[in-house]
Amino acid sequence: MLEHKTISLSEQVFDRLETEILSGKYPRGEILTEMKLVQDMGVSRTPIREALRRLEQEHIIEMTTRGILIVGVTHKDLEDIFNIRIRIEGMCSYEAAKNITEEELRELRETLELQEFYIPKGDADRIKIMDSKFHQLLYRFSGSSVYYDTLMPLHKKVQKYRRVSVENEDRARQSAREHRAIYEAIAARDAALAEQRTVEHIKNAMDHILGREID
Amino acid sequence: MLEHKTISLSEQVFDRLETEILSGKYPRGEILTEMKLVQDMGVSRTPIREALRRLEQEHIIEMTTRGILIVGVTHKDLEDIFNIRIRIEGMCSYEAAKNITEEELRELRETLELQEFYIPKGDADRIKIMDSKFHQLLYRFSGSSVYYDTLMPLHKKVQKYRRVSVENEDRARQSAREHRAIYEAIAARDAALAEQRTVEHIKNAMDHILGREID
DNA sequence: CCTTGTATCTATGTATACAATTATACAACA
DNA sequence: TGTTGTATAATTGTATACATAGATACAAGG
Repeated sequence: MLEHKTISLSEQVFDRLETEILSGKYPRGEILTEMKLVQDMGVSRTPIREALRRLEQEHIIEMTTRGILIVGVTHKDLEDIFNIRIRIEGMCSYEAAKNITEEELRELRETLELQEFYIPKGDADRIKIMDSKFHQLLYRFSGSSVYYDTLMPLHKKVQKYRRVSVENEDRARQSAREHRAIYEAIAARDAALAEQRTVEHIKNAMDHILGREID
Repeated sequence: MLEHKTISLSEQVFDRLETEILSGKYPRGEILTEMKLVQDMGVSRTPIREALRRLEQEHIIEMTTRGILIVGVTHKDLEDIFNIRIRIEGMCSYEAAKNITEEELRELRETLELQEFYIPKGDADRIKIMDSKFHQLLYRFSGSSVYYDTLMPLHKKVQKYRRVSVENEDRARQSAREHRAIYEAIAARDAALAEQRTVEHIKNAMDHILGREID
């Protein structure tokens, strides 16, 4: 029987707020108050503040005397993020290829297959979720919390911009093909190949996302 | 007149706890309680918990039903950290060389000179502080919060192991020489050279720290 | 002797009350 | 009219009280 880990309100508020801010629900520069969040989320200030402290640590918000300043992610941030990911994410896949278990490999494959499944349906939301999950799984399966902690915040900050990406069906297909290539290298335990293909994939994502004029 | 920014108790508790854990005051595996920290720090649970949530996000502790589990940094973590820093920190210096102001350059030089000053005195504590500050300044002067947020946690996690490093006078001198070489490349606005020298510096630090058998 | 159920205790999780700082509006005065 | 001082309101910062879940010890039963 599966364990049902209780998720604290603090954690739920963090996840929800982070998603909402990074998906662009609150515009950069807007100022919120804790009491507004209390009303919106239906919980007291304590778990809200614990979540806000974590978001502040990620430089997604700033807690000022006037309220909570939405910082979000700038286009310049995106450039820095991709320059870092290009140099790190390949190593992470390398580690994953060396450390992944059969069970984990199965989960990776299922995620990939779902991504491929939703593309002809044109379900951009689910495509994005699976695309994103594929990367997150690779971080986890590297077996290193250092890679995970370093790459996850960078990956999450691209969310808002990736949506535009998957809505283009050509790019969505290309992305899924690249994911499959990475998956097959990992399944074959070819770490060097997995690394190389991951670097290529990030480069392509960067070209596609930074090529546009956003913000 | 200089502004005196008030630092919240939450922030103070975070800094102190992080330093104490990363310096090895609490052994990995030990379990603390919030009430113990309330007594030790002399503040209520609220700011303590806000600090704990941030430490948990950095994977330095885990908040369990039995108490606060000290996770700290393993030797494996160190390897991952250096593999990442080698690939990122050079780019950060490259950006710093391009963006640094005269005022910032002066602060960097003063930090370097203090580091050099304390070496013949054998003041390991201050040497370490200045050595560490030099890197932190480079993160700041890159002008990118992405580089800062990515590198700072990795840098801080090496603290405990760097102390051993600076207590060796030969290595302390070498490190200061390498810092000076980086500084001069930045002062000359030679970004490519600053990058190259930084990568070399991190490689040497890795060889020196990972070469030992610690933990 | 091992297992299982239960009561209790201890720890975290959450809500609320209180303190203190800061922005803001407005009036008084030069 | 511009400026400065002051009162007020609004917001975050902190402490404390309460709720709840999980670990632990112990006793009862097989």
